[in-house]
Amino acid sequence: MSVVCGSIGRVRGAPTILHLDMDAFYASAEQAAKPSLRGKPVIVGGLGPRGVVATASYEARVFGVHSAMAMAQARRLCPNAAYLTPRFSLYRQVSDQVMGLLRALSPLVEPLSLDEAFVDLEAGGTEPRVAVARAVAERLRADIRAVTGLTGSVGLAGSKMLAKIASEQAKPDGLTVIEPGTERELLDPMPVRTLPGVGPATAEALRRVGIHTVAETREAGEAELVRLLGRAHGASLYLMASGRDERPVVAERDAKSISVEDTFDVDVTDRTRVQLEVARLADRCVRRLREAGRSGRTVVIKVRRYDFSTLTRSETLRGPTDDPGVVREAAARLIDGVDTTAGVRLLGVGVSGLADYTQEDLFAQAAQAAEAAQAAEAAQAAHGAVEDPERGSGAEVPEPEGPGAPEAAEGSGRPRVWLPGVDVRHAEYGEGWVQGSGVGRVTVRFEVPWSGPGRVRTFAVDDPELEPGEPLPLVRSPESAEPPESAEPPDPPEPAEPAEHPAGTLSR
DNA sequence: TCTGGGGTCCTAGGACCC
DNA sequence: TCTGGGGTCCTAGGACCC
Repeated sequence: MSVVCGSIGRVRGAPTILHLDMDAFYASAEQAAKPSLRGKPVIVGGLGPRGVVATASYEARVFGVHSAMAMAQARRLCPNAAYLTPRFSLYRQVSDQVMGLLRALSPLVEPLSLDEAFVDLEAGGTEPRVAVARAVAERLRADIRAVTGLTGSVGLAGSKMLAKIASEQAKPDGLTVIEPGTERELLDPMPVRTLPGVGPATAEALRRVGIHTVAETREAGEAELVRLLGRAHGASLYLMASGRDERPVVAERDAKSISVEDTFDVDVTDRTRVQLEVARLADRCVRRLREAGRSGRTVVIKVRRYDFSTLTRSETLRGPTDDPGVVREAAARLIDGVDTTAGVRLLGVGVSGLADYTQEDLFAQAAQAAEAAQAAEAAQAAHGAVEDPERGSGAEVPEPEGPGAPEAAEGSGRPRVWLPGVDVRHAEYGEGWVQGSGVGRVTVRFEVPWSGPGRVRTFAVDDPELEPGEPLPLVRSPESAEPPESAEPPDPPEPAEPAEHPAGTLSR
């Protein structure tokens, strides 16, 4: 065993890289928030006709439901599950708590998503010994449970790849340690799909030449893998299959692109509608860009056609921008060149080539604006038309009505949309969540994370006493421990079993 | 009722420059 | 006059991950 600890990226003599993966994160958070769903199949994801499963609770997985499955198929497999729309504000809250606990262990924390992260324990001063690392991990798991009410699985190993494989083996609610020196015998018999970066296409390419396991992959040799998979992929796969992964844990990486996209419930064929949607997406994208304090140079549109074939078109500007008008016009030019007559199922707009918003960018923008003004002037001279140089940078494209539109604004006269799973507050009954809605009615279960299973009541969708609510913390903090004037007292006669109509089935 | 939304990284060809 | 190699930027597509 080589012992070159201390220098970044070398093989470690102790399992001090930690990988945390929260168990069925979204579904578990919903079960913690909604007492009546504990112990029951819960499926979180898109509830529309083209939705997919984001997370299925372990109770739902028994029925064969899993992430990325079409929601329609999940409903067939598990018709009695609770189907909920994701509540990212809640998941972000919980995620922040968890990441906070990780950062207390080490400054080197690399989040991979809301529910997953690597931690370099050694960089945080943890003594590089198996017993010490194990104790830190167990303590962490207990803290996560105490602070969030949720469980997470932890892998400890000498590299990122192995730590991740270990946490997968630990699921659910476990801890697995891979001691340095044992990695090869552990990895060799595993299917090659286990290795990071090996998806369906790579696995198929390898299968065609008779490679199925990690050992077979390593025995094929680097040259053969490079021939099969290309330079970078082949070389990295060879290293992984050999148990060598020297990628360091990297804290905070700047985003390289920002994008938004929408899949429509029904394919869009109308050209004007396509253009309108692209303009709306451009606005949404720029809003995100500005919130991040960034600007970008390359505008990308994405079109997924009726047959699922996908294409992108991009245009690189002379300088970075965060001007909605500039992005909107670039996106409009790009969609102009795409034939959409047969129908599109998805449109997207993105910005890459991100820069921090600096003085330089302002100069570039000014230059661009001057150029645009000049062009407008020229056009005016040529056609005698009056072009407003400010056009495009002005007001945002209005949000349309109809499917896909978020909740209607108050007083708009349109019926309010209550998505299954969202928090609500009733003037008389307090806090609860939408269990389902349809034919002008909405069914609400009144319960909070620290109440017992609550009871269900049905209201008209436009009941003025009913309003959207905020997610409550999953664990009552000591200072907020005053009586929850929210939830009704637990209601014994109401059996805590799936509703007559599973949540969501009446919606839409 | 087939197949979300947000990302990252890599490849490959053509343009352009030295 | 012809041939050529390398580097960088841009565009498009694809694999993969959560």
